[in-house]
Amino acid sequence: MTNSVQFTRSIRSWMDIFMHRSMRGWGRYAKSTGLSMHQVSLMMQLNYRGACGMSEISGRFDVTPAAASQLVDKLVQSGYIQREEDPNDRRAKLLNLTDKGRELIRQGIEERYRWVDQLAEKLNDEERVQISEALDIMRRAAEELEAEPVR
Amino acid sequence: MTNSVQFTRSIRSWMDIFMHRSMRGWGRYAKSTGLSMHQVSLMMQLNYRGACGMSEISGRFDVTPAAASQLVDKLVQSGYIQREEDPNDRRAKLLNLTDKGRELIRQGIEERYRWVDQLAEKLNDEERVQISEALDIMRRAAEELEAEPVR
DNA sequence: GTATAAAGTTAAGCCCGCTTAACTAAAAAG
DNA sequence: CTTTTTAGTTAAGCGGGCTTAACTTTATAC
Repeated sequence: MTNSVQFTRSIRSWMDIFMHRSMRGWGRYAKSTGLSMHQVSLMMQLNYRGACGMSEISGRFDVTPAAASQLVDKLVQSGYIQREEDPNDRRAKLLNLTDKGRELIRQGIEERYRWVDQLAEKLNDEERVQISEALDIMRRAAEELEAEPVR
Repeated sequence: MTNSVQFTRSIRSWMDIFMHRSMRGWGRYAKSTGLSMHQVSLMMQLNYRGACGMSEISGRFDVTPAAASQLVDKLVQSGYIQREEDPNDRRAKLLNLTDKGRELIRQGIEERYRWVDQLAEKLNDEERVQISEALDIMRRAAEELEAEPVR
């Protein structure tokens, strides 16, 4: 199982570097927006997963409905998201990014991508192909894992 | 430059998955310790970079010296780090992890590694070798990048 | 050797995010 | 059709993290 050990070592060490780098970038970005962690996260989630309701929010962030309501309020007042009535259930609300919100998130994502683009410049064609293939394999494995029951 | 496009797509998509997963894990861990983000970060940094002084802290986290002092205080009182006098400059302090602190961080790191270990189980030997090589290339590139002047 | 700068600490006060509690409105249950 | 449950909001209050301001102690400048 030597290659298994080698694999573990490689991925862990990559992970350390990547995490460190990402966290730094993320922190800076969140700070630059003037929004809280939760607020940025919420918008990211709206961007990736699409619209959702209030109860969804308080569930995901593990806060009370009241807290969720206030969290959303600020984002609405700042014009980043909008809160509409759910046509299927008039008690419920549907949260969506506004254009302004989408733009803010887009910038955040760009920021995150910049680093890997710089990384790409350091590689030759052959290396890119190799890495690209490797990452696709990992992505598939990750998706399988995600689909499985929690453990 | 088709393979460049392909590379970009692969790495970005991997990044999205990885980030999402890591942030979730990190958040849960930080919460489970009952410590603030900064407190956990500080300990992580002490673990990876070794001892440092107070001014270093307020610089890295971009907070006032007063805030840094209070931040450290709580960790000292909880027994996670210790604050000693710097022998070279008796005004300055040197912060270090205690055994208890080191253990806490070790657990956090383990936690983070668990996911990739599960990922490894999903792969066959050939894939592991391929990925391992690819990651090593990326790691080298990342280290080069880190060494360069900020831009 | 005095004056100034630097490293940290302490205390008081502010702001912000969270919670609980009380509420409204709509849907589901009976 | 009444009762109960569900989705969300509003208001009041608490606690934590941060800041400013004043202070002590040690090092550096001249």
